[in-house]
This record gives sequence, C-alpha cells and structure tokens, in this order.
Amino acid sequence: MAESMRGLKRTHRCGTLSKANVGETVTVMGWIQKTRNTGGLIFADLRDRTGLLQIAFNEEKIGKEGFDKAYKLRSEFVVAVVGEVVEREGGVNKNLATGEIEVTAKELRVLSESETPPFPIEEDSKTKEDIRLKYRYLDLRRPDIQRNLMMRSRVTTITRQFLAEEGFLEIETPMLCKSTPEGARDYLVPSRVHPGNFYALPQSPQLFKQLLMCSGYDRYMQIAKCFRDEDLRADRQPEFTQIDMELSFVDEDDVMDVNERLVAKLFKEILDVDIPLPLPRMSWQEAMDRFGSDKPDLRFGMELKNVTDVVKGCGFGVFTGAIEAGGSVRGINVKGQGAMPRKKIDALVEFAKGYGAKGLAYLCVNEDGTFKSSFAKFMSEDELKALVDAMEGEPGDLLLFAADRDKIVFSVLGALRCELAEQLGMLDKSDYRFLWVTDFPLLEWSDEENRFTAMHHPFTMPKEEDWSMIDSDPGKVRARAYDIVLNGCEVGGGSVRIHQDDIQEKMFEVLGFTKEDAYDRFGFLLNAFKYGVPPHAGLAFGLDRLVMLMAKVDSIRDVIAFPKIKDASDLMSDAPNVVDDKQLSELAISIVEAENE
RNA sequence: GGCCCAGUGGCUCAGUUGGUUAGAGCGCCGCCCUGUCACGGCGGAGGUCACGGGUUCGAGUCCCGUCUGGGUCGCCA
Repeated sequence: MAESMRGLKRTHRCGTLSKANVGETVTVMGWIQKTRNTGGLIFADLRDRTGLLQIAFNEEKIGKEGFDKAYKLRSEFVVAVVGEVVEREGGVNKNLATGEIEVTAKELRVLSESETPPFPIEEDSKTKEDIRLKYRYLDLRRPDIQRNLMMRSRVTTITRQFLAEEGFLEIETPMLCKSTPEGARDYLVPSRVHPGNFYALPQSPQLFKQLLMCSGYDRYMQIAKCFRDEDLRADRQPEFTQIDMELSFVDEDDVMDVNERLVAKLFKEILDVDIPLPLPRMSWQEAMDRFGSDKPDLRFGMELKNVTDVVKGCGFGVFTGAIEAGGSVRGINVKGQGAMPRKKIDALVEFAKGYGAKGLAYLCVNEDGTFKSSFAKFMSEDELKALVDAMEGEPGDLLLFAADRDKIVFSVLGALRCELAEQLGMLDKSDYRFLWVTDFPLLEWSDEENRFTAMHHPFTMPKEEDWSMIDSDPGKVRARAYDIVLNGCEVGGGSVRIHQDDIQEKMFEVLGFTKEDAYDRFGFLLNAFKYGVPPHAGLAFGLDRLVMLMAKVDSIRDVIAFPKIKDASDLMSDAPNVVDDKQLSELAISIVEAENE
C-alpha cells in the first residue's frame, strides 16, 4: 500500500520542531517508532535522525479514511504527515526533546510499509552484535549510532575547515599502489592488463605524501582510507580512516602545535571540552618506566616502581633470578585493595600470564601492618619492609610484582594497571587526557627476522645526537617520532622524515636492505629525493579511534557505518566471497586447494 | 595459530543434584478502549534448546568434536 509523496515537500525534521512552531502547518516525514492506540485516538512517534516527534491522529481532524490508515500503522513504516503543531493536551513528556508539542495530523501517507524488524530499533540496544551487523541497515537507524556517525561527520568537516585555514591542501593519493612488503600485510588487487601482477591497497599514503612535499605542495592533508590485512581487535579494522597530513620546512614542534590546536578545536566545538594547551609531552623511556606502556593512560596513577635494587640480594629466587638474567623487578601499588580475595588475585595472575609473565608476586599490607604474601617466606622481615617502603605501601594496599626481562615486565604491569583501573571503576570516559609520547627508539629487534626493523617506518629521522651510535649500538638510537595518545589509546603518530641521502642510505643498510633492494621497493621516492627535497614532517590520526573516544564507546565498530567482524568478513553483504571462473581466468588466477594437514 | 567468554521462541533472559508437558518480560497477531507517551484490558500464535556424536532408563543440563559471535595474546613498518 505504498503511496506517492507527490505534492508534498518536507518542511521540518522531527526533532527541530518546538513550541516556537505552534500554530504552523508542517509536513514531516520519517519512520514510525511506535504507536499507541487508545481506541478513538492514535498516537505515533515519528523518528528521523534529529529525534522523535509525537503525531496525534484524531478522526475528527483527519477523516475516516486517514484514521483507518493510521490504525494500520506499524513500527518502521515510512510515512509523511501534514498537520498542525500544537501544544500537548495530555501534558508534557519530559523525556522527549519535543515533549511539549505534537502534530495533529490532517493528512497521512504511508510511503512504505515494513516487516516487523528482527530486533528492536532502540537506543542502547541489548541485541547481540552479530544480528545487528547482519541487518546493519536497521542497526544504523538506532539513535546512538546515528549520533556517532553525525559526530564523525562533524569531526571531518571541522578538520577540513581548520586545516584549510592553516594553509593545508587536500590532495587525494592512489588506492591502487605498489606493494611494499615491509610492515603490515597488504591487501592485493590483481591486474587484468598485467597477468600475474598485483596492486596493493595502501596501508597509508606515506610515500605519496612525502612525494607531494618534494613537489612543493608544502602542507597536505587527506581524510584517507587505509588497509591492513592483519587480525582485528575492538579498536582495529582492516580498512580504516586516517586524518593524514604532511608539512614542509617544519620540525616536530610545528607539527605538534598545529595538531594540538586541531584536537583542542574539535573537543571544544563538538564536546564543549576544554583541552589545555600545550599538551604534555613524555619520552618513550619515561612512559615505559612509569606506565609500562608507550600509550599511557594518564587518568589514574598506580605507576610502576622499579624495585630491582631493593630486592637484588633478597632470598626470593624468582626476583634474583630475573635480575641476574638481565631483567628487572617492578611493581604497582593498588591502593586500598589489600583485602582483595584470593580468587580475584589468582585471576590477576592468570591475566598476567597472558602477557608472557611466568607468574605474579603479590603482597597484601594488612590493616594491622602485617603482610600476607605469596613470597614472604623467602624474604626476611627487613627485606619485606624495605620492599613495602619502596612501594610506598600502607596498610590496606595490594602490591603486585613482576620479575622478568624488561619487555615482559613492562607489558605485564602496563596491562595489569589498566585492567585494575577498569575493574575498580577508575576510568571516566568524560575525562580526556592527551599526551605526546616522543623519542621512540628508531629500531626494534625482530627475533623472527633476525634483524632490526624500523619501529615507525624506514623514513623516520634519527635524533642527531644519537646518530653516532648507529653502528655500535643501533638499538639505542632514538627517532624524531611522536605519538599522540588519549586515555591509553594511540590516536595518532608521526615523525620528522629523513631528507638526506646519506642518512637514508645508512638506514637501509642497518635494516639489512641492499641498495638494490631499497631501490626496487622505494626507488620512486629515493629518485625523487635526488631532485631537491625540503625538510618535512607529518602525522596521521586514526579517525575511527578518535571518534570512538569522543563518542565514549568501546568499539571502533560503533563509529563505522559498515564494519567488518573479527575474521574480516562482512556479515551483511557476505564479503569476501568466491568469484566466477570467468573473472578468475581474465585475471590469470587459479585457486589452489589448501593442503590438509 | 593460542587462550578466555557466550549460543534456549523475533529480541533479552530464567531453567535446581540429569527427571515427566521448556518458562518469563518485551515484541508479534486478534478483539476492546478518545489524551497516550514503558498506554491499558482480554485472548492467541510462536521452540530442530547452535550443529554432530557419546554417556544414561532418561540430556537444554554431563563428556568429546564442530560451527557461529565477542574479548585478548601473537600480529598490526
């Protein structure tokens, strides 16, 4: 019974009407959220992306035919209503933004009927995510997701406007690129014209934006789709969006300055939150030492303490053994949790094991000053007391210790710190703590590849004062790289780039590339650099993560219209999928059955 | 690839030491109701208990395997 909307034109969105419109005749269109039929009177809540509006159907006003039509309205029917805005007779609904008014219908057209939806279209849905994702087009009707996507749109609009005013040019870079198998796995696209050859979808516009600097475009920005064929997480999708930028004739301070002003503007305009500038900065080493993480959450304390020296000579073999093997012993003080039940502590030990710890030593400082501990029997009274003092332990505190290689100790305590804060309800999503983490190591040892790999990417400028160590102690060389961190989440990162031949060549050498390798992979960039390259630096935000935090949601999927699930497939469209033999043969591709093991 | 959690009408859940006909709320359908807004009243339909196997006189419940979804470690220059 779908009717035409001919002759009607929408005059207002539902949520925009107010007492100021009383007396006006309006035309509204949207979805029926719900109907309430009291017999001789029918009420319907009409929904669009601005909110709900109550429509009142009274047979005296709309006539028998219209009233009969209203009688048959069901949830999710799409309708047009012409009527008069009036103050409500039945009292104000304080739960509704438009609760003071309603529209008395004079004409109703059912533009489209609807089957009963498979789950309720409502805020704070309790429906399981797989069902919602299968019917994503219905899930996207829910007000909270609509608000998230509208917020995302505002973020990109304000970003474009702000950066344009700062002299940035928006320039698009290719989606079909050359594969450079360094870093994440590439998504490959076969070439029909060149059988056996493949494009790669970009992991980021990195090389192209550096080329734009070589070409004189000075300040570039792009809201860029990026692709990485790696496993998913709550905050990781195989395709995601970066706010990407690159600037010439600048150093790291210039990049940080423009970007912290950008985030301050976004938070002020969208959330009315004041972000004090300049943002705090912390070296990578300090972040690791104090928080066990290169993306510390500054909303709470519980900082790591290095007690290696305190327990060096103690009788507890787990501690001394780790120290003798070149590791460290560090702890966190969980204030006021000394009475935590054994079962919960055991769960924390298991949690720690998930991060590579062999165990987790604990010590409860009882209210009477005595200790309950997993390792007290191995240590003297004095040794215990010194340890508790070093941890600033007071009666009622729970002390947790990890002893291992630094890398594991940091990873365990860093994760534990955040886990406990979560469990103890110490995390306020409205509290926004930005931080720049600087001075990252330039290189990272890869056991798997038995060589150093670039921690950021191979074009990151080393710190001048560390460069002399590049042969003697490459792991010690720091990079002019910086990450912008918000509440324990890496929301962006960038670096000053190398623009000198000799440093770039040395970098490739350290990374184990021959000159031929380097030119084979990145020749177009290296050649461009022969013709005059400005000093340049840049940064990219993870737009999805930024909006996720601004929207106070826990999953990146809640700010992406059509996200993929854990195995990178799309429950709605069933991508990826098999293709016709004809398509494959055109691309000169044959499928080999995987061997059974 | 590893580990952890979950799967019972359309949705959200309950279901006792394994026991007879698997329940509730919401939704849906029908009838009634002129100021509802969590509308109300009466009646009704709707279930391969994710799938396969096993143990048992008997399995939603116990065991094994698989599938599906979520979280996480590895991975993410």
